Amino acid sequence: MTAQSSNLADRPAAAGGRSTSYDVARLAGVSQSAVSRAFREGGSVSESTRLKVQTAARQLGYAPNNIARSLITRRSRMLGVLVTETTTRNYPEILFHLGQEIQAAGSRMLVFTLPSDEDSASVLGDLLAYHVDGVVAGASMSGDMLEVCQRHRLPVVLYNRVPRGPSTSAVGCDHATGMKDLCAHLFAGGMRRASFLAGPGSAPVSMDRQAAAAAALAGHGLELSRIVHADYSYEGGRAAAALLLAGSTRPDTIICANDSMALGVIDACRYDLGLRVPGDVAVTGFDDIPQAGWPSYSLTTLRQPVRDMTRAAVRMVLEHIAGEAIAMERRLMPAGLAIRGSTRAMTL
Amino acid sequence: MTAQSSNLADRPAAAGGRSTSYDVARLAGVSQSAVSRAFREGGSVSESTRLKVQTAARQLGYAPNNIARSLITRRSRMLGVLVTETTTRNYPEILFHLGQEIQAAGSRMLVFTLPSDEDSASVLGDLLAYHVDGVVAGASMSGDMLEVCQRHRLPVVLYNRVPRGPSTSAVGCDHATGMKDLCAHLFAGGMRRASFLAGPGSAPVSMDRQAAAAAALAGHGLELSRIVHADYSYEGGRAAAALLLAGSTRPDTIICANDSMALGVIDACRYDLGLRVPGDVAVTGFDDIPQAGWPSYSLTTLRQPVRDMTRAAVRMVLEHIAGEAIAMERRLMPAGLAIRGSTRAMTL
DNA sequence: CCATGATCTGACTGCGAATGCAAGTCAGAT
DNA sequence: ATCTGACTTGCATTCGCAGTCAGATCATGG
Repeated sequence: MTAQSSNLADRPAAAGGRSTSYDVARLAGVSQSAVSRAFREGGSVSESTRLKVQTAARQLGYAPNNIARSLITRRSRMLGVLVTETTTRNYPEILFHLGQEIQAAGSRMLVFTLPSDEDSASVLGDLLAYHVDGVVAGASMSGDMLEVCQRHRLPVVLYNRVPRGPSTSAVGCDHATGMKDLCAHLFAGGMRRASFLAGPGSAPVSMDRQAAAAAALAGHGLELSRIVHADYSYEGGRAAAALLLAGSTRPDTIICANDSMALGVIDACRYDLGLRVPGDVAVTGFDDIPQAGWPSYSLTTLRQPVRDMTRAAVRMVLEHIAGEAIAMERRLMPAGLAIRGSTRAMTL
Repeated sequence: MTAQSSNLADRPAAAGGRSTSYDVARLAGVSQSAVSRAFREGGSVSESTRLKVQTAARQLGYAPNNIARSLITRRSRMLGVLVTETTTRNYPEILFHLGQEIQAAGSRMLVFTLPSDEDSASVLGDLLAYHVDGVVAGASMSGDMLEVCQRHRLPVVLYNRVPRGPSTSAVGCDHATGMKDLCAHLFAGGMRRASFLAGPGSAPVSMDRQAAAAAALAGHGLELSRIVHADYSYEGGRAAAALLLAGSTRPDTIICANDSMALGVIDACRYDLGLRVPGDVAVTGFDDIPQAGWPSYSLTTLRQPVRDMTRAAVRMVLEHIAGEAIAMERRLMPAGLAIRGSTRAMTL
């Protein structure tokens, strides 16, 4: 042979405080292969060898280099997670839950943050370059992008997004059914004139919820009397309330695309407009963030099962990676109606 | 030579939708080295070659494999971030901000979530195995762990934690000065008997703030009349209020280790105990979360400059990685006093 | 026309671990 | 004593790219 590269004795001890499998092998008096096998689940090694290797490894502070391992196994044991600023502001716990689930599955979460929902193209290159095993996308991805991922055999699961383009698995929340329940409750409480406070124009989730609300109202012979857009924030909601409640024909109900804005609307009614909630106007949200349950607000809302959704998303990517799931899967989790004090109970 | 491995013509086209620098080289009619150089900043390539390579790369959907690159450059372009459940619940934005900063520096964030603040040892192995270039630790690390990292030349910056053991860089918030300002304000408003609502017993940040409060009070000849522990949450604060306000000698002020608990205390006063805030009892928090500014609460608190702190932390790790900063650096950011309606103004 | 240097280019090797293969070991069966 | 098969072991090679080095190319000045 030409290169004696695999000859144990020739290898210099690794410099810089980082030892390699060769260093361990030399110290343990075995081959590099043995070290590799001792560190892998189900590797073909005798108990005595494994012990020698472990002892030597501990002595050297050796940890297998996941990068080198990834190169040959073609598995980086990393999942990419795409999030936008909006997503994390509204559901700060998502990143944490995803991390937990991914970690429980023996992988790690590599985060790609995006300035806006539409900008995911800017990270496509890195998504591929870092060779993540799969992707949970909390941001919209264009059909082109999804196709590129598919071509590169990179499994993607969309989180709370309607897939565009090729067949892609997705996890979402059943906005339609939830809104139907909510509107039934509102109608029973006397709602006859409802307005909608939407998120930013481009927000897919807000559009889903708006469409669901309109459809649910239609079932009662009503329609949304006014639609105003805000930025999903408390401040945005508080500012938008004046627009929603201006004019002579004030709505009796404001349905908000998320809780943060709904809380802003409630405070605007109380502190800025001198209106009583729910006496003068009923207010509803979506998500069931912790503050919605606080007595100062007591917001009627729809609970989005974030925990279940993140869990399902991670499970689905992992199944795609393992090749167990070839077909795409769409999963809608139910939104539970939480009736509190910001809406009127049934009128007798 | 024995293996003709580097001969371009011999290489089979990469299977599985993932092309390599060899594929690009073949299509562009250049060598693999040329492709490598065309994709690196400052590589020695002519403009014409770079163009040929780029065209071919686009045609094949080629992206350089960061894993292979990392193996040889010994830079993974990933920073590890350690967070605990507590941290992310109290400062959900931290993960996002760290991600932003890391990304702006051309790296990516690999997240390690920990069940508790004390468990960081469980991820030490992976921290080394994944070969992150550096670590921002939002969880406590033992002296042993820090030493291991130091031996492996892995730069660590502690976030809001007092370093234990070897000299390690850290970013924190100046709790002491902030508390001094806060207590001066409280004293001027008539505080004579203050209790402290602490976080979980083990929480380092809570202990810092408690010590700072005690020291600040001592400056006015006062001491903390009672100390109660809760779990940093709104619910915990609400439940703890009864304990804090029980007995005949009720405190006139409750200083809370964070805002969430303070909001819980306020709601407990109003809805459970029938006390007026600040009339019967003043309440203060720490962090200045958005809800603290909402009119329903109007909480006097100390603003923790999360944005500045995360930015500084990332900058410091990067400097250590680049070898610019050899010495350790400790950085305390000032906490700004936000005076609102939950405390009494100066008595004339 | 050649010497000189600057700029490009390709062949080759190595980063660290995983793995196919062949050889070796050993217990039990024949 | 010999054979069989199960289990271990080490060698050599491979993953994809970066960087070294020697050679090629070219413009310029003497």
